[in-house]
Parts: sequence; C-alpha cells; structure tokens
Amino acid sequence: MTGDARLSWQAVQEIVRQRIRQRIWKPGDQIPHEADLAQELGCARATVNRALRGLADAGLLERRRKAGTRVALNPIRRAEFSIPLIREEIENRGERFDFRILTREMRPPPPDIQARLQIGEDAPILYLQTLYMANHMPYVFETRWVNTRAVPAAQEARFDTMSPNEWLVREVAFDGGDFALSAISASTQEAFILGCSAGAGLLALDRTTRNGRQMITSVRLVFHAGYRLHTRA
Amino acid sequence: MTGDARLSWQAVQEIVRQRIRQRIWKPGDQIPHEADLAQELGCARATVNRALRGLADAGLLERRRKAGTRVALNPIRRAEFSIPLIREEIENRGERFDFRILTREMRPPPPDIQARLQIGEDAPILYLQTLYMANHMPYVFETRWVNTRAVPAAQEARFDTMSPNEWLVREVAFDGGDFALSAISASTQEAFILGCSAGAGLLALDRTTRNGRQMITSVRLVFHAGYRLHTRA
DNA sequence: CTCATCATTATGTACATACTTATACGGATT
DNA sequence: AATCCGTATAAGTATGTACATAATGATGAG
Repeated sequence: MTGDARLSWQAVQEIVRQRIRQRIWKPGDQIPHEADLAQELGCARATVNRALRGLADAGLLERRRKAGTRVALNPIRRAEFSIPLIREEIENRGERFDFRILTREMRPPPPDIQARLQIGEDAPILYLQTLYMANHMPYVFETRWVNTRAVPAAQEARFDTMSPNEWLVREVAFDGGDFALSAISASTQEAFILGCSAGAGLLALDRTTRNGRQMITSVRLVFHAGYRLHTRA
Repeated sequence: MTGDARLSWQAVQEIVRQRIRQRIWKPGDQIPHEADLAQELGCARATVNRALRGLADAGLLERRRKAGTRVALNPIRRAEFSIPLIREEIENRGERFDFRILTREMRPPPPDIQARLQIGEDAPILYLQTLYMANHMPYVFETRWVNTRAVPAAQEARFDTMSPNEWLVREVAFDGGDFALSAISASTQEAFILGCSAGAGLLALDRTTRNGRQMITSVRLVFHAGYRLHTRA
C-alpha cells in the first residue's frame, strides 16, 4: 500500500465485500454493472470482472447475463471440505503414520459396488481392508474395491511400504469422482477395529474415483469416533 | 463445433485434462509453460492462463512462479460440498417443507458456545430449537444460539412463517464462517425428535457465522438417520 | 567454500479493445 | 390478454501488450 497504484482485483473484491457487509448493498439488491464499477473505482472492466467472478464463485454474488449482478440471498451455501490425505494429515500433526492391510483378496463385489464401478458380471475383483493409524491408534478404516479390469497391475502390487491409496495415486490417473458423507453406527467389526463401542456414531466417506469413463476404485473410509471434518469460508 | 474458431479456455482445459488422463503428462511432471502451450494450440497466453488457473483451482495442477506448472501428485483432495439450504433441498424434491420451533428462550450459553461466539460473560442470549420436516417427516433438527448482542432485533422476531435461518439471512449480512462435520450418536432427545433409535449414528453439521468480526450465530444441524451429503468432482 | 546479489524466467496481474452470447424487456401480433 | 419476437444490454470471452512478482540458478565477493 504505497498509497496508490491502480486497484488490483483483490482490492476490488475487498471493496465489494465491505459494501455487502455494511449492507450498502443488501441481499437481493442489484449492484452496479461492471462498466460503472470500473469507472467508479478507476480500473479496467476486466479487473472488476475478475473480482466479481471470484465472489460469484464463492457464492457471495449471483450473476446472470443481461440481468446483472446481485448480492446472493443466501450467502454461505458452499463450503469446500478438503478430503484428507490420510498420511499428510497425520504427519502434519507430528504424529506417526502407519497402516496395516487387514484383508486382501479377489472377491466378487456386491451389487451396489458392481453398480458403482459399472462392471456387469460378478467376477471377482480386488478387495482390500486397511487400517490407518496415527501414533499406533486406529485413525481410519478403509474398505476398498479396485476395478482390476481397469487396473490389472493392482493384482500384483505389494502394499508393504506404500498404502493402497498411494499406490493407486501413483499408478493411475484420476480424473474425478463421487463423494458422499454420511454417519453410520459402528458394526461390531468396525467397533473392534477402530477401538470404539459398537453402535457409536462414525463418520463415513464414500468415494468412487474415475478416469474418463473408467471407474477405478470405490472406497469407504470410516473415521475414528470423534473425528471432525472442518473448514472455514 | 462449426469446425474451427480459436480455442476457448474451456477447450484448452479439456485438452489438458485429456493429456493428464492419457498420462501423456504424468503426476509430478512439468507441463510446457504457458507461452509454449499458447503457441502450440494457437491461442493467446491469457487464454491458456485462464484454463490452467482453473485446473489449478480444481486441484488438478500445481503452479508456482518460475518453477512452472506440474500435474498434481494427488489429484482429488478437494471436494466442495454444498451446504444444504433446507427449504430448497426439500422443495426441490417436490416434498412439503415445514418447520416447528420446539424451544425459544433467552438462556446463558455454555462455555463452548461462549467461545465460539466470542462473548465473554454468560448473560443470556437467544436459544432456539427447531425441527425441519419434509412431508411431515423429521428431516433435520437445529439447535441455534443467536448472538443477540450483535443482532438485538432477533429477540422480537417472530418465526411463524419464516424459519430462524431464513430470518437471519434476510436481516443480517453474513460474511464467512466455520463449518465442521461430524458423526454423533443420537441422544434420547434427538432420537425422539428425529424418530430414530437412540444411539443411531447421525450426521451433525456445526456452523458459526460471522459478519466481519462480529460472530452472529452458532448452529448445530443434526440430520435424520441415513442422510447423505454428496458431491461430484 | 559460503553467502549475498543479480539476471533470468515462468507465472501473475492489469488494461484497452473487440467481439460473443444469453436474456430481460418491451413492442407487435394474434 | 396471452404469445411471439426482436433488440438492447450486461456479462462472458479472446487477444496483444505491458509490467509485477517470485523463485531459481549462476555469478562474484569475502
């Protein structure tokens, strides 16, 4: 802030944020259009565009061609939860990361997994159960199906030093996927593995990952009791 | 696709996506820099920049000045869950939205809420318990503390046609907040209200909303058993 | 050999300009 | 009054240019 220079798009964003915060522009209100704002603030329309687009992405504004830009009626509806990279999450806290493969076999997948992986028959595919630990305490319990039709190399892979997740990340390109968060009641097996009482509420994250049209793997992560996924907006 | 025209930034994105998918550019690899790509594809650097910036936002690429752009080692770590707007979510499914205020009183908040709302003393503030219903079935149970020091009008508000959430959205500007997702075991009260068995695993969403530095409200939403929050990336 | 310095380089930002696209609105037609 | 349609408008996109900033790697002084 040497005193002047032309406004950066971040500066424009901050100005708009303030006006919204101070209710100069109220929810539902139209705000001046790009050209006017650019002139008022003494910068290029492109700069205003960049700023407003950002705010729209963040959900603070709603924009439609010709209709103009208005302050979103419901400001905070999006929140980006970053899916934890288990190893990183644990090591960042200075704790010791560790994992143990509990099950590894070829097994015909149940119908819901067949559907998710979009494989028709019930020929066996790779099934893995892995327990991830922080300081030797159970952290998250992973149940994974790998579409060995799409990733045949997974059958030979050894998961002694590299976790199944890390192996897959290295070996196949991911492209997108589906996520679902839900709460489950710990089964006796889950309770035993995670060291909690049966029936405890546990956070479960289901993820199916694809590469183009190929479905690669479907995972359920069941976190230890008390786990929280948080973010700020 | 009339056959030509110069590439749009979306087209550039798609090309890059494909190259990553086909492992022409593997995780960790450097990709050509903007100027080269622009020349190769026959478009402006700004266009390439827009495309690559988007992919970096999405977590598919990692960019650093001078160091260049490389394919992210771990592609999918971010996932944006959109926080449901209860009314919308229910009505979009063609179901009947309804809510009932179960508790409404001034009450001194417990320490954790005091901390979250950043209010020092334990003078009473507004406490609300609301049940939201879809087709008259319990959908989500909301426990809310409103910082009446910041929003005095809330004390007089009537929540007969407008839910507390909708009222707040209309009356005060939000700016940001903290979110946390966790799983809980239904207490007997929660089980009774939501019509599930005590101890059932339920998804809980805690949210504290602020306007600038003022903390406005702190809410816990406890969803009905079986609720899933999902998204695709 | 170590550390500071500086040129180099790739991304990042700002701008003027021009053109494209979606769509709200008003006027014409039924 | 309802429907259709053209047009003006505001956002969206593309480009060339210029300069800013950060990080790397080489150079030179101590």
